[in-house]
Amino acid sequence: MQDEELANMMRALGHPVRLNILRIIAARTRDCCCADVTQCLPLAQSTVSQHIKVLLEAGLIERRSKGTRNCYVLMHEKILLFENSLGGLTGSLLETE
Amino acid sequence: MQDEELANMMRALGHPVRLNILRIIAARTRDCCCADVTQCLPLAQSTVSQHIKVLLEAGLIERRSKGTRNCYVLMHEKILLFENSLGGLTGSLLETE
DNA sequence: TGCTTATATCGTTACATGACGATGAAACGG
DNA sequence: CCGTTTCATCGTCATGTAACGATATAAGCA
Repeated sequence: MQDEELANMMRALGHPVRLNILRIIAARTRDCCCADVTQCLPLAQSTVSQHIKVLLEAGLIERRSKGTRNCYVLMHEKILLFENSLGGLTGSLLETE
Repeated sequence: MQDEELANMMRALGHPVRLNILRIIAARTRDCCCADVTQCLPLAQSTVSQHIKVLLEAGLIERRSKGTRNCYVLMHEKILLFENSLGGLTGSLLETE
């Protein structure tokens, strides 16, 4: 994964609310829509929607229209790539010990 | 690790230049000072120093004074904690599959 | 068609960030 | 001591971000 993309994903996760949103989406066994997320947070719907957009653009989640609702699911492959890139980063760091 | 701290580290790494700086520091077998880093980047010294400060405040690196120079080394423990927290995050994510 | 629901987007405000040049500070070396 | 080196910090500017309320859009339902 290129640095630019890795940095984008890092930045997307570089906000407590977005970490939270990712966990909320992950924890739902059923569909997870914007209202579900908003209900878990002390933030306005528009603010939550904005955070979701950041996660979308980072490729960490995916949108799926279901009727009038938009549901979100994790992009497992992308997250795995992310994790591996990070492992490579810290791995090479640890080699220098 | 608390979300706030995790998000701070993510944000610190959420910039290509800072990813680069971390790698530069990691790759040096000898002391790594600000000038060394600046030499590797097309940025002003003040800009590099500012980026280094972000990494410092996130606890990813540590400063050690050596004469007139300030040298930087990785905080391996913190980086390991970071990696583990992330593993926990994605791990729980993957469980939902 | 017209209403409701769910959500994205817009417009705004306050504040943070990234970049630079210039300046200040701390530790040598003469 | 005084100059040099090395680096952090300051001041500044342009741009980005986070938050909100208000509005627009798109799909379903009556």
